[in-house]
Amino acid sequence: MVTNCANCPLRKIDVFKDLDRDELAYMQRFKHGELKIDSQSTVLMEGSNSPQLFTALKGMGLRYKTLEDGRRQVVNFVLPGDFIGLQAGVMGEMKHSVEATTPMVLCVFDRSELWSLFKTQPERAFDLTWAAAIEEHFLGEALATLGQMDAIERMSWGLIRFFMRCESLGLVDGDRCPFPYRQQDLADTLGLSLVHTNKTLMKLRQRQLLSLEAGILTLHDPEALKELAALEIEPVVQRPLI
Amino acid sequence: MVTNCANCPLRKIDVFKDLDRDELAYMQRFKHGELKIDSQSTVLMEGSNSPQLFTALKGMGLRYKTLEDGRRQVVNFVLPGDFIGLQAGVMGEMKHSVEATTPMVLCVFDRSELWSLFKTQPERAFDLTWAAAIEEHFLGEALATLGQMDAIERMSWGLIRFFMRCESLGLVDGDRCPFPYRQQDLADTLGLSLVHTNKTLMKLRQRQLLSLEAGILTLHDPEALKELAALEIEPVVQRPLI
DNA sequence: GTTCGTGCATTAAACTACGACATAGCTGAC
DNA sequence: GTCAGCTATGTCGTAGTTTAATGCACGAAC
Repeated sequence: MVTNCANCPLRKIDVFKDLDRDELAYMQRFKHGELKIDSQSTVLMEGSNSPQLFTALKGMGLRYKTLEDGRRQVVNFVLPGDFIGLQAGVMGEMKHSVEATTPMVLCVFDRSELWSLFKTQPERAFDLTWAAAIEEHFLGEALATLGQMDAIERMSWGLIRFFMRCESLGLVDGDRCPFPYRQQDLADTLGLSLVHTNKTLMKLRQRQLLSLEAGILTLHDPEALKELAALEIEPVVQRPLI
Repeated sequence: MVTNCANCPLRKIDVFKDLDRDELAYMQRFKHGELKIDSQSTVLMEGSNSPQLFTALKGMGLRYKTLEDGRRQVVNFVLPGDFIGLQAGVMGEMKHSVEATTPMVLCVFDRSELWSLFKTQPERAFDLTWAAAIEEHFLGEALATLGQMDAIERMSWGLIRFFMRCESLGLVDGDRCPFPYRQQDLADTLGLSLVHTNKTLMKLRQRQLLSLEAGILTLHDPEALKELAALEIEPVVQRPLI
C-alpha cells in the first residue's frame, strides 16, 4: 500500500506534490488508501453523504449521471490523475456515478480531511482548485458541443479531446491511443443514439479520418478532424495560473 | 467605492466572509475595485492573459462561448454573488465572454492575488473551491439536459433552475422573478433555435404553467414543471462540505 | 402629430438531421 | 451448439431547423 502511494499520480499531476517525504505519515494524515475495482464495477456517489474523494491512479472509466427513466449522460471520461468527488453532493437530484471500463486503482481519501488540507497545505489546495477550473472549462466546452454542434462535429470533438488527454498522459503511441469504451458510451457522451453514433463513426472511417476497433483509437488525420470539430483545439495546460 | 464594498455580496455568499473589519485594508490587500458596466456591454475573457477575476455584485448577465462561425452557447446566467474568471484561460480555443443584460456592478480583483489568498485566508480559498464545485455540478446537470432532453424538458429545466437561483438570492416575489433575457438568449442556453424556443414557450403558456413577459417570469405551476423537467430538483446548497 | 427605422415576438411552410425500429452479422463465454 | 452483448445498415417518422413574412412597441426626425 504504502509503496504504491510512493508513485501515486497525485504527485504526478502535482495536486499533492511534495506532500511529505514520509509515506507513512502521508497515509495517516489523509487517511487515504488504495482501492482496486474490477472492470464494469461502479461506484455510486450519492448526495452529500458520499464521504470520500478519489483520484484515479490506474485504468480508465467514465463518470456519468442517470435520470430516473434510465437515460444516461456521460459527463467525462476518467483517466489516471483525475480527481473525483467534489462535484457530488452539492445539489441532490441526478445520480452521479463512476464506472470502470478497465480494471482501475483509485486513491481514496476522506472528505473530512479536505478542510485540513486547505489549512495546512495551501499549495496543494491551490492545485486542487486549479484542477476544478480545468474541469469547469472542459464542461463548458462540452456544453457548447452538445448545444450547438451536429453529429459529425460532436464525434470529431469528442475523439480529439480524448486523444489529446491521452497524449498529455503519455498514453499515445504514434497516432494510436487506447479507447476502452463501447459505442454506447460514446453515444451517451455525445448525446446521440447508439445507431446514429455508429453511422457517424462509419462516415468518419470512410473518409479515412480515423479508425476505432478492438479498444484502439487511431487518428489518421487529426488536422481534418479539428477542422470538423469547428474549433481550434489547444493542448491542455498543466501549469497554474499565478 | 469603499463604502460600496462594505455591503459587497462577496461576503453575503461567504466566499470572503469575515475577511477584514477594515474595508480599506480589504481593498488594498486584494487590489480589488468596482467596475460598472452598462446593459449590453460585454467583457471578453480571452485566454490566460485575462488578468482579472470578477464577482457580480448587482444586476444580471450571461456567460457564453462563441464559435468562429458565430454560434453561441450560453454557459450560465450571471447573478449577484457569482464568481467569474477562473474557468477562462485554461485551454485556449473558444471565446469566453460575459455580457450584461441589465446594468451591472462587478467587483474586480487581480488574478495575481489569488495565490496569496490561498496562503493567508484558507477559509476563503475553501469557499471558493466550494463555489467551483457547485458550478461544476450545475454544468454536469446542464450537460445531461442538452444531451438527453427534448425541447419541453429543457425549457422547464432551464426556467426552474433560474427561478430557484433567484429564490435563494431573495429575488422572488410570490411566483414571480425577474428575467432580463431575450428569447434568443434562452435559445442559446438550451441549444434550440429561436423559433422553436418560441413555440415551446407558447406550449407551456397554453398549458397555464408559466408566463414570461416584460422581463418577468411567473411560474404558475412549479410542480408540474418539475415533472416535465424529468428530475427531482432540490434547492441549491450553500453550506460547505466539511 | 405622422413617418420611418430598429429590435423583438410570433406564426406558418419547407426542409433535414436525427431517433425508433427492425434485422442481420460478429464475437466470445459456457 | 446456444446465448448474450456488441456492431453494422436500411427504412421511415418526427422533432427539430431554416427561411421568411407579419405584427408590435418604441424612439428619432421632421
